[in-house]
Amino acid sequence: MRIGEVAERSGVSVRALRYYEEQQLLPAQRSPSGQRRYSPAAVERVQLIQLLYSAGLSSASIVRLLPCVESGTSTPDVVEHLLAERARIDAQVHALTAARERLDEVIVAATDPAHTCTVSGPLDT
Amino acid sequence: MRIGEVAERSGVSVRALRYYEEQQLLPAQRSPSGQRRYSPAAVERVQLIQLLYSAGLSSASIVRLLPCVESGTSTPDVVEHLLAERARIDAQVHALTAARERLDEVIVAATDPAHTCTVSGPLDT
DNA sequence: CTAGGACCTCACGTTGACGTCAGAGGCAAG
DNA sequence: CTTGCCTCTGACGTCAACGTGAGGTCCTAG
Repeated sequence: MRIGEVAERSGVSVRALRYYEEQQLLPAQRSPSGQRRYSPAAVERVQLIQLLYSAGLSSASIVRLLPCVESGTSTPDVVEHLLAERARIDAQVHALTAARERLDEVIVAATDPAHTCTVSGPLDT
Repeated sequence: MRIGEVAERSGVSVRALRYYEEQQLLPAQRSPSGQRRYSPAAVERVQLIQLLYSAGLSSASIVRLLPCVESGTSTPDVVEHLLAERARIDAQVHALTAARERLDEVIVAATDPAHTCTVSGPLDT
């Protein structure tokens, strides 16, 4: 496959794929004229890369962890790195959840006319 | 309170507090000589700002939503904005959870010696 | 042969939440 | 008065994952 097809199938830009190669995330064969050639597995790999990016991992982290995630194998220092990323993700989920609850309070107060205000106003009974 | 004390109590940098003022997130009184003076409530406000930042909201969003979050009041367009941010947070939580599960597979395979590989290897029985 | 996509390599631009440095003024203690 | 820490206003630097041309090459259809 050529780079345009991989881009279309995986939903990322051509520029992004070239960037991934530069970051050692997605090696590519070259045609005699210098064009990149990809195996079909590249599409899945790109999607996995996107998944990890969307979880806040950096290129450097993905470079280290991607082969282990794909193969299931790991060395002790990689496991440590995995646990660190996992902890970071947990913390991030907690932060997001806390913020969401905070927003939900306002949403509920605004969309529920029968809502008795429990946060910012006194109850005059 | 002066800016250094607010910074220390809220756990952010002095630079960040000046940035918040620039972004209209944290107004400050001024002493006759031009130094910023904050009320004790500023500390809580900064912590709320940090919470929203950590959930991925931009300064512009926080500017719009912060007064409503603090007061519990809201207008229809703000509610729309709240719902949009809420949806974004949900999507982010899902992405994080999916990535965490992916990492957990590798972690489990690496830390559980009795683990039967169910992902990357065939079962020769 | 030729038009026109798709591809190539630089290489600079973007964005947001600050970090950091420079130079100048403010303020309580000794 | 002066030492020393805090604060002020600019204003440039950072970092990461790309976006966006510029200028040139490849290749397939007509």
